[in-house]
Amino acid sequence: MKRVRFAPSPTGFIHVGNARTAVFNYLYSKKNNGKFILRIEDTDLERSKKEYEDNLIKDLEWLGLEWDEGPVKGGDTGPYRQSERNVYYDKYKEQLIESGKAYYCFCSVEELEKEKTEAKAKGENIIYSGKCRDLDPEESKKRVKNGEKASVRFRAPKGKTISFNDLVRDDVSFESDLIGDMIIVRSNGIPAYNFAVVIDDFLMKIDMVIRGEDHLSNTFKQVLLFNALDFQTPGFAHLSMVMGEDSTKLSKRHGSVSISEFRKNGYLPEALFNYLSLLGWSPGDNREIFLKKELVSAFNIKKVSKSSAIFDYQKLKWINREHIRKMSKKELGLLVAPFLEEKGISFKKEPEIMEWIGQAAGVLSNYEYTLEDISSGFSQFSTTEFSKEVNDGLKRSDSAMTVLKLLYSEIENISSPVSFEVVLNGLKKIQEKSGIKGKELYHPIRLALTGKDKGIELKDFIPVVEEGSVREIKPPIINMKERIGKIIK
RNA sequence: GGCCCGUUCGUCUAUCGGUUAGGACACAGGGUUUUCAACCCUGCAAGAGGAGUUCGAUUCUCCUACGGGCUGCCA
Repeated sequence: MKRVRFAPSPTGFIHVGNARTAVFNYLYSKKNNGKFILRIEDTDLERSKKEYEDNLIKDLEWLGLEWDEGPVKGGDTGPYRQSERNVYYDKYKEQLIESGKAYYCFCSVEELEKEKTEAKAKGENIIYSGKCRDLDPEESKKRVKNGEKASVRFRAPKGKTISFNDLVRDDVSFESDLIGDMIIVRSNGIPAYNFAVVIDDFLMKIDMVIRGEDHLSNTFKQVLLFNALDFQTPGFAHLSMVMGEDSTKLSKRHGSVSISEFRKNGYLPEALFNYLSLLGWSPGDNREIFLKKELVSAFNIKKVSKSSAIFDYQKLKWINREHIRKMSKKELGLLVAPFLEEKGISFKKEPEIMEWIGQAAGVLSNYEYTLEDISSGFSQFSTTEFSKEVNDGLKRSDSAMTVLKLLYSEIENISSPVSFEVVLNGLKKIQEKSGIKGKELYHPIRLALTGKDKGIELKDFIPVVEEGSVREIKPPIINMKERIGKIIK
């Protein structure tokens, strides 16, 4: 049974790098009929906030990364917040101290800081001096009992080579001498990261740890701890980092990085999921657009790339549009509606109106990549506020005015919605009467209707505006007759 | 500084030691749509450098360079 976990710390909004780790964990677990466990690593009391945890859960749910065990949902190996697991940490801390594998350290933070800067100045390896290493254990225990503050350090073995197999990187090894006696429990009694992780991964029966490459060096320390506690070591897979365009660590200044921002900017969860899965992994064939299900069956962790990947917003946009286009008009209408409301467009959620929104959004998806941009595009259906250049340009051209007047007389007495066929017939007649054809014929019409010389095709624009104008939408959609009428009068 | 990891088109990637090094995004050109976008076609563009192993290296080994990570009583 494969059990994997995603273990974020609630110290900020979840970003795409973390989300990708979650995606890979999810895919691996589903591919292997395993369990995906969510664990909140909130041992940093100062930076952890409930607000971040709530947000994180919301983002994960939005992305479609439902977990089998975790906070809210529960499970057999909980609790799933490290802050609620102190009994376990205490138990194993005692065990390590009793067996002499760990010891109390009375060094102050200031003292250690000084040691460190001195070592740095001398160009030496920065490692704990081992000052409290050989203190008498009984004596130490007494001091702690008397209320003296002490952290607990793990007695790191000397002269050993630590190696483990990594599904992404194959065999990696490290000399234990380079690891100092690490703190496993802080002087405030809260376990340190490396310790808590080992206890939890064991107790939660995690057998595959998939996480970012930034934890690779921690893994050596954790392997030491697994061994000292006689715990079976899980398998490991360390994913490369996600970088920004300038190949430095992806951060705010590269653009949106938090998952909630992508949601607000109109990205589809399935598109983000799809894109994230392709960062550092490929199915081996040339497929790129995947549904979650398809990704699960195609996924193979052995094919995950070792090198870091740059986050490409352009490609994400493209994938997003591909997913938008795969949706039915109905689904699309439902998705775009909240974005329209956000922009002050109001309407009743009746089937007819929702269908119209879906249709219009579908047309706009030829031009735009996100739901947000598509919803912005709706403004052109309810405005005739064109630039002065456009208005004057039309009025100055005799042939343009001729075309528009003729077209107006064709549709004047027809009530909306006027079908595009009617317009086409009208155009034929105009051509016969006036001799104007081709670009001379179409261009003024497109300008009069859309105010732009580039944009939506007439055959798409006219039906949208005609059908929209008979529906209850605020601000109202302006139909063809009104648009042309405004210009010629 | 020390240690660990990495390096194929601008970007994401494919390649079981033998390929004209393939695909996608982006970009450029063309076609189609009486415009633009979409769509279709075409093009542009890569094995960091140097040794070695081999009949033959992008692929295996080593060195160098470059990039990243860690080096916390953060995770």
